[in-house]
Amino acid sequence: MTTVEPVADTRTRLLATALRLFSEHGVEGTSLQMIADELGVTKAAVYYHFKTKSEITEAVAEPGIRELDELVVEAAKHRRHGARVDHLLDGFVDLVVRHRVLVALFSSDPGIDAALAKSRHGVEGFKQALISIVAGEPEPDVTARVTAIVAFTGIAMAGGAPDLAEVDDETLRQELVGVGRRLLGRPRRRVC
Amino acid sequence: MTTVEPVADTRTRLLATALRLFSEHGVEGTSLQMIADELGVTKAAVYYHFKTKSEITEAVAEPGIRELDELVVEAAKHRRHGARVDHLLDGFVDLVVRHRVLVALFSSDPGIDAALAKSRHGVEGFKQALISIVAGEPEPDVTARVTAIVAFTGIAMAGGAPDLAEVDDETLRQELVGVGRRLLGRPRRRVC
DNA sequence: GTCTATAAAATGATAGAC
DNA sequence: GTCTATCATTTTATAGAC
Repeated sequence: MTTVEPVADTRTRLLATALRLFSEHGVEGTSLQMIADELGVTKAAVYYHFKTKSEITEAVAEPGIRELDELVVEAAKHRRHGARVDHLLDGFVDLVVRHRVLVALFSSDPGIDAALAKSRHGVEGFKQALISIVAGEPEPDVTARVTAIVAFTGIAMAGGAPDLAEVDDETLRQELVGVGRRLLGRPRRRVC
Repeated sequence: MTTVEPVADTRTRLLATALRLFSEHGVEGTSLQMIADELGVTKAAVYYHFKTKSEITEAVAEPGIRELDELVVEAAKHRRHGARVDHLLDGFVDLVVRHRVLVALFSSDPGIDAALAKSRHGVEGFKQALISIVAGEPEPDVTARVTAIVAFTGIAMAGGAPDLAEVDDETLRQELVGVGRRLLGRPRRRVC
C-alpha cells in the first residue's frame, strides 16, 4: 500500500464521465469533444486511451454486460421456475441499484446496441433471455411476455430515473424487489 | 371526393419516416440525410418542409404531447383518487397502443427533451404530473413513487418493444391495462 | 416542391512534438 | 500521457435554378 487515496486515473475518470454524459444526452448525442471538455483534456488525450468512440461505449457497458451475463447463467441453473425468477429478480435489482443509469441505458439507448453489435454480445439477446426465464421457454403466452417486459424495463428505467436519484441504495433495492415480485406473481416475503 | 386513395403527402410521410428512424437509431443518431434517403428525396426537399431538425422532432412528438396533456388535465378532474388513476391508466395505455414507439421515445430519448426544451412544454413535466396523480400530491412516499415510475415507464417501453410489435392493438391494450392495474393496486375489473 | 451546389461548423480520427 | 495541428467526412443549413 504505497499510495493512499490514489486519484482515479484518467481512464477510470473518462469512463465515469462518459457514462454520465451518455445518460444525459444519449450515446449518439455525446461527442468526444464533450467528454474531453468535461475531463479538462483534449480530444487527442481521449484517443490515447481508446482507439474509437465505439471502444469507449463498449468499455462503459462492459461491467453491466458481464454481470448481466453471469446473472442469467446462474439464474438458469435453478430447477424450479420460482427459484429462477427469484434469483433473476434479486440479481437484476441489485445490478440496477449498483449501476443506476447504466442498466437504464441498455434498455433505452440504440447507441449501445450499435456499439455492441460489432463485439460478441448484443444487448437484445439479454432481453430475450430475461423474458424466456420468467415467461417460460416454449411459446410463452402474451400475458407472461408483457408482464416480463414491463417489469424488467420498468425496473431498469426506474434505476436511472432522476426522480429517484436521491433514494438510498437499500431503500431502492427493497422497493424495486417489492414491485417486481408483485408484478411477476411471486409471494410476499416474510420480513426477517 | 375528387381523389380516392390519396397518396400521403410528403410532410406526412416525412414525419412517419422520421419517427421510425428515431425509434431505431434515436433522435441524435438520425441525420436529415438518413430521412431524405429513406424518403427518396434530397436534404433540400426536407428543409422545404421544416426549417430545422428540431422542428421535425417537435412535429413528430406533437400528437403525443398534445394527447398526453389532455389526458392529464381530464384525469385530474375526478374527485376520487381511484377514478383519477383509472382514467389516467386507461388513457395512457390507449395512447401507448395507438402510437406504439412514440411514447417509448418520450421515456427514453434525451433528444426529444432537447428539441422540446426550446418550445413550451418539456417531457419531464409530464412524468412529474403522472407520478403526482397516482402517487398523491403532498410528499408521496417512496413506494408510491417507485411504483408509478415502474408502471408508466414500463408500459411506455413495452409499447415500443420490438418483441411485442406483432401483438394486435386490442390484446396489447388489455394486457397493459391488466399489468398496470395490478401494479397500481386497482381492483380486477369484471369482464363485461 | 424538388433539385444542384455550397457554405460553415462539428465530428471521428491521426501524426508528431513535448 | 497530453498537447497542437491537421484531415476527411458528415452534419445542419442556405441560395438559387427548374
